[in-house]
Amino acid sequence: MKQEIKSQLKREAIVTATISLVNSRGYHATPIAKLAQLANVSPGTIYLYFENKQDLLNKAYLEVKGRFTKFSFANYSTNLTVEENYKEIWHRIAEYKLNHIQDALFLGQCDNTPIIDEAIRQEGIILLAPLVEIIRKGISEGILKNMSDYLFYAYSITPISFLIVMQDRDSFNISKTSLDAAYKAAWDSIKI
Amino acid sequence: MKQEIKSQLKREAIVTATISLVNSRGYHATPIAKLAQLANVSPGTIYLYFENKQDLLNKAYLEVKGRFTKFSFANYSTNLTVEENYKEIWHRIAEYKLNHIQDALFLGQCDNTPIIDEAIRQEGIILLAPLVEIIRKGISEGILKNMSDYLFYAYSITPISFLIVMQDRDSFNISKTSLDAAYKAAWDSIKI
DNA sequence: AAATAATAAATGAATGTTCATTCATTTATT
DNA sequence: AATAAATGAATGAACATTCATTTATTATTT
Repeated sequence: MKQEIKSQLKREAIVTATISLVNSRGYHATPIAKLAQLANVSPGTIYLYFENKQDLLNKAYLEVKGRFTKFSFANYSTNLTVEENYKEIWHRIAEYKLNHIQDALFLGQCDNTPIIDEAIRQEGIILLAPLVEIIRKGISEGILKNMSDYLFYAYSITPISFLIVMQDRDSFNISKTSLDAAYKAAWDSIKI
Repeated sequence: MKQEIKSQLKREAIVTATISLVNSRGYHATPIAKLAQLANVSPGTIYLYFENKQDLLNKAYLEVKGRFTKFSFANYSTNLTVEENYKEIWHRIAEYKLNHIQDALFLGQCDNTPIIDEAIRQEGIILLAPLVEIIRKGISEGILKNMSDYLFYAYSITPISFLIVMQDRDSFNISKTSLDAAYKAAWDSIKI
């Protein structure tokens, strides 16, 4: 196998291990040695790919946030109506989180704690631009309540994130019915 | 001053310092020594009041969760309608979080990460019983959508928690208008 | 093609630091 | 004088990071 691809795979293994261990143990309880073990790599190798532990966490965060937003906004189109776009994005967000629970939990933890450097977190926010576009358009068209980006986000996204955490922890299961109910709740909360 | 009261105050100082430092640095970056310094106490003293660092965190969590729920449900009454009860509780939750930002951030962090022992987190959940009562009643009366406790909670509480975090981090300000908009969004999301 | 040299990647033991926890001693309260 | 509370230096374990050495890959020569 080509060296370039091997390196790529190794790097990914390290990031995947990071996500998994930070989810289950928390950042503070995740030693580099354990990370290395899970990624089938020696501790020293991690320092070939990342500056240090903090850098690893920052990079992991940006990568996960990147693939999450990329998937979520893949079908976003200025040709669709506000409601069509919203419905599509909402469901893709839910789909991503449901199919990538580790990613979802990791983002939740990074967004709710000070483990990520503030500048990096800001970079992550920029990726949500398409959502902001929808709000602006929806409000100007009189379809959405006149609320700030923050409020919009609070009622559109955070409930799904919470449900994922609950599904992971408690015995709660997100069925098709729950998902439909969640979408209806989200839409009702923002529509005029 | 009586010894009993002095002890009480010292204990509180330790808990307060814990909340503050865990919020700003995260649990992993909060050494006992720094905690002691902020609480005006020597490291050894902390071990007179708590078994160890984990026990301190667990106890702090339960105490904060306790006073938060106590305040939130203070005016709950089976004599009121579902909507009246909900409105009152929602606003008291918001009021508490807005007036006790440190508490709110701390709860958010504990609820979104594995730093708290699972059994302790379960104890915290039990305190939300009055909310569950409202849902049951509201659904049976045909006032609320037929959703699970989790969904109800997801759309009633988590958005406020998120807004508090944003207000603390970004320059976003939760004005009276925002708060009214948030309440309307919450109610619209759960009402039939 | 095979052998050799040059370069790059990976290793993991060693280092120095940080930290939770303890306990002999001191200080405050009863 | 007796008891309780508080102290903080000392201990030992855990950890992030480094770097001398080894292993793998690529390039060059025969």
